[in-house]
Amino acid sequence: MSSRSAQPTRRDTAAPGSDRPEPGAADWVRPLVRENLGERAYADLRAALMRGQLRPRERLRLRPMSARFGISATPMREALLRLVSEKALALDARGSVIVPSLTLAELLEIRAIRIDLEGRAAATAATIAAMEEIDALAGIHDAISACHRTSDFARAVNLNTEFHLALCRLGRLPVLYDIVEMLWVRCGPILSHLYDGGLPDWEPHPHVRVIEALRRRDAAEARDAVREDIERGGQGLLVHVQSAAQTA
Amino acid sequence: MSSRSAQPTRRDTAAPGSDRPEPGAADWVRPLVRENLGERAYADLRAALMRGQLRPRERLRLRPMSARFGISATPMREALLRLVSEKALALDARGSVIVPSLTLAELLEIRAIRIDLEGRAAATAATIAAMEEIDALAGIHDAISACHRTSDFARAVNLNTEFHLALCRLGRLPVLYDIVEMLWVRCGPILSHLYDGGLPDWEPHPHVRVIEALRRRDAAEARDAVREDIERGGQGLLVHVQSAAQTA
DNA sequence: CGCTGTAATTTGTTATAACACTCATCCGCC
DNA sequence: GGCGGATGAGTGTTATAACAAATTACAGCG
Repeated sequence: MSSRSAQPTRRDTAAPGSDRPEPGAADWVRPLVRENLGERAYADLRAALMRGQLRPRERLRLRPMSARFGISATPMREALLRLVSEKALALDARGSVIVPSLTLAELLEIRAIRIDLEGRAAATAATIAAMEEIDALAGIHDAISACHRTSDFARAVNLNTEFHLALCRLGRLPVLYDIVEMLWVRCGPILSHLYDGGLPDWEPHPHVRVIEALRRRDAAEARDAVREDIERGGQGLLVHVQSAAQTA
Repeated sequence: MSSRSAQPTRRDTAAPGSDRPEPGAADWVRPLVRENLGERAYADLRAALMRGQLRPRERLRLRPMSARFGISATPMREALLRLVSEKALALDARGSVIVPSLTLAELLEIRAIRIDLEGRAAATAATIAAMEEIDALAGIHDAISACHRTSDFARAVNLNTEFHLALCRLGRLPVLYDIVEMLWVRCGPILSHLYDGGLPDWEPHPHVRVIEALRRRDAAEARDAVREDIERGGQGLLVHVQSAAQTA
């Protein structure tokens, strides 16, 4: 036989999951979640995608990738195909996995869907969010403002993503949250161009409008502030995709 | 060597896709889409799920399934994990793939999201749909009515699904459509209980309201008719999930 | 310098075997 | 009869090898 050890050890690890606490169960017992090699590669790649560390049109060949991850082709392929399945990655004509470049139509659609879903999450959050949760959200926006002052735009982009996702989490709508996160992953590769149109100088910043609406428990106002943020804040992405369209 | 032929033949097949026709390209050249074994198993399983042919809590063991499909474990696992990834299937504590049973909270969330997204698709469709497309949609609803008269509820359920998906296609919003389809797949296993609350006797049926709104190009009315259909038409599913909750 | 045909490498795909683990069965023992 | 431990079949997981097709490298020739 030529094969060496096939499987190191099976590791089950605690989930950060927020499922029902089951009255009567000790609160330190968390539901176990299987942490496969494929699962880990998937999570790592997805995070890299969302943080804009992969560039559009970049090619992710199977065996080189599995070598970089130190795993075999089988779980690597599983991770890549999962991301293809949720359209965070794509297949080219040869069947190779590539980082997709958003079309203008797709970006416009994603914006519209985000207005619906993030707006709904914000409205729900306004009715149920605890004050310390709102404070944490405000903390994220303060960090964004600080980045603006120091021109640290790369960090501002990631914090902006985190602001929107944290806001959605406050709505406690897990199905909706997964969809919104999926949309953000798809935008990841072009998110670095968020400030291409220059740094906007609104007064007040829509994020502040959102936070104040949450504090006042004003659902309609929270939803509208999110809409304004998405419509006007995403202008940099729009101009980038439009100019990239003629280049390609 | 113990292995026989590893790969039958690579088959590329024409996609039913509706992508841009590329002015200048002959219309009989369609973009090729790779039809893997895993891809086919994925599509078959997904269709079965959406048509309610798999029951909640049912267990899909890897090797028996691959035997039924006549393929090996690798592409079968790929298909199953893709469905798990989009939460159309789930993993139990052992890592086995099972058909998930929707919680009440999840169902309510899905309804809310569908109101947003299908409502948006209907509103867009009202502005761009061609008359013959609307006629085709009306044809689907006529078939549903016929099923009601003959008490063929199983067929009515599938036609109702097709009505909603066809309506979404009229909006020509591919990103939105994929999300909506994903939500319908998740509801598939309990969809057979759509008429558990009895056959509703609205006058007019919300579907008819949608169709007339499309004909009049009334976007707001189309959206509201979809909302009414989802809110009141899904009552059967709600009572089923609520009663199933105490059983489990 | 450019073109062309062939060999070698590399790609995605699939089947298979080996591993760690779980669970049911069953046999012997008290 | 009831209980505990062996044992076997079956589970998901992973590495590997073999295959077809595509791509690249390169030699030879014009």
